Amino acid sequence: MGRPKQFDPDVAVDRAMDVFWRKGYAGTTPQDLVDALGIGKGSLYNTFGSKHALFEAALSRYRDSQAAALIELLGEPGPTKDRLRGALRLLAEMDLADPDRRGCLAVNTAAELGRADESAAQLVRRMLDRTEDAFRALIEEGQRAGEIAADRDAHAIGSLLLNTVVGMRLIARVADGPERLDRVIDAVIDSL
Amino acid sequence: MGRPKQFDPDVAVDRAMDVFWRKGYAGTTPQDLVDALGIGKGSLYNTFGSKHALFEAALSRYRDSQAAALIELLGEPGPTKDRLRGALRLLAEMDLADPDRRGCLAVNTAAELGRADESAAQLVRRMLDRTEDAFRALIEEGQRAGEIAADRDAHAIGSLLLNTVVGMRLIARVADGPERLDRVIDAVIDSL
DNA sequence: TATTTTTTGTACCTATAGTTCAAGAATTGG
DNA sequence: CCAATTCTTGAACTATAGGTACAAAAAATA
Repeated sequence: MGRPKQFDPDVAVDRAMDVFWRKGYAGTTPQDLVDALGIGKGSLYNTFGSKHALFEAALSRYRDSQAAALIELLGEPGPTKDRLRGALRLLAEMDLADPDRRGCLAVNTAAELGRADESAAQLVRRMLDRTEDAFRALIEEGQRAGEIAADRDAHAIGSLLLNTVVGMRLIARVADGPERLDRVIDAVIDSL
Repeated sequence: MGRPKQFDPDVAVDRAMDVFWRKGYAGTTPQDLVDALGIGKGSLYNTFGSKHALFEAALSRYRDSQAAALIELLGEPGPTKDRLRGALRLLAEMDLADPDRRGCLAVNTAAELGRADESAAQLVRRMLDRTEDAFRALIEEGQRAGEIAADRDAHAIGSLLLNTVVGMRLIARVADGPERLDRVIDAVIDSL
């Protein structure tokens, strides 16, 4: 009963995600959100409670969609290293092709808020955990297939790959061209 | 002639650097700066012109001091890999021991402002360039000394090490403990 | 149709951002 | 010691942040 919402909160969160992604948390104003979501301030606060709550929702959404995308990307057929290289390449290309150079929302959030915003930090940590796990699983698969030396520590390599992606997405925020990221990809694949 | 300044602008820039480092650019208010620098608003704007100009000065200062510190750190005596491991360890320890978990100002700035602030992006890029160069020089030294395989691309490894440091300092902003960073260090040294 | 629940837009509010400015204080040159 | 100059303090100013409070209106149920 009662009047139903005139807008789709899921769509609104998606749009909010884009705004936060482009402008950062502190850099996003209520007016920015009102404009981007196409709803009134009343609806905004009535539905989401606060800027911070909306940010958390957007960050959660981001984490889920990105983690799923990465896992899918790594799960494609083919030799392990090729899959890895393909995934890293695609990431770098997408980041550099983005006209706004948004990079990664989780990375940006970690840098902007750090532990000062513990709930955000926790969401970021979870995303890091998932990503690391996905890489580790890939490495273990490669080891079983004999493509990667079995005596190397898959967990450590998973951490290294996560760290590599984080670094690349950060650098993509300011990079002039693809060269440096290409070198990173070459070196990390070469090191396996 | 005229009344001399009652404060040392160099000291003021250092203090401003710390504030921006802790709170980010957008998160720093004029009041924060006035409080931290111990001068009036008038002096602040009279001396530095704007928040943004002061930020640029602080970021430049940071770049110079950090680049020098890293180059010195990598220049210590001993085997190449040991020096590298030592430098990475020290970085990780310092980042995690910092009660504010400030991470790296350049990394944070890249993430927060990206290319939206081109002058800041340029300062960050220069710092990345210098750091990469320092790592490359170290690798080349290691290759000459026969400690690192000569057939590997020193430039690419330099990029990888830069990228590794960037990733680590980002992750240090939100990390729970040292484990993940330790794994990254192990894996990257192991991969040389 | 009456009732109920929720939405929506507008108006409003307090605090602060980021900056400017006026009036006075300290210095040096003449 | 006066003038010129440069600094300092702190009030003042405009715009916006971030959020609340309404009153009107719309949709669902019975």
